[in-house]
Amino acid sequence: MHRKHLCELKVDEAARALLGQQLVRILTDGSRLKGKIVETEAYHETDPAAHTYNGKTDRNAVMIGPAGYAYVYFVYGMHYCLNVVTGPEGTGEAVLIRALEPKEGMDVMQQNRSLQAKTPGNMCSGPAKLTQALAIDRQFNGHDLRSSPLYLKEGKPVADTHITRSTRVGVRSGASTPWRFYIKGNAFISKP
DNA sequence: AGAGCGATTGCCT
DNA sequence: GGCAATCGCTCTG
Repeated sequence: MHRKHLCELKVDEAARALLGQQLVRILTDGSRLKGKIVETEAYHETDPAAHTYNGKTDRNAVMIGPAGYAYVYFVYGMHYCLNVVTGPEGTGEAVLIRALEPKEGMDVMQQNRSLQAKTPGNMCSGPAKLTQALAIDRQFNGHDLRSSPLYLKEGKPVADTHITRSTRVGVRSGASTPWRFYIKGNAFISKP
């Protein structure tokens, strides 16, 4: 996934394009954690479910900035969620990463998940599960996703015929917008 | 200044 | 299936 694509594609197209790409996290002890993106959701400032719907605030500023950066927000008093900022600078659009298929460092991911994840299928199958597994918190808000210790790596694109779309999970307003995308039949998505 | 609530998860019945 | 945990952002007064 090149930055060029992230700023030129419409956000729902970017959400599709991010499927199959790899997310890599390098820990300070040198551990390398990697997962393939298998589920995403698109958010756009014209959409009532988006954090940017009511304009710019301190919290959502990164989402309105340039594409290719991480927008990490804190929710429910305990969880972090990771978004990839997309679109031209000045518009508030981003793609929420909802699930990863673990590829490297699963032992460390399991420790980061407080041993709550006993199986690979429960390691990164949710937006807050994967941030826990990859130790992603607010320090990565505004981080350039081209650079270590957290970056996107080119993966095999997923053909549209292998992508399923549905409505987004957990949103109230904008609930009918079918902007959740996942790899058809993949065992690592958040909800079967 | 303070109430209300959220792009969730895991435990309990 | 229901609900608590837990905190900071947002909006109202």
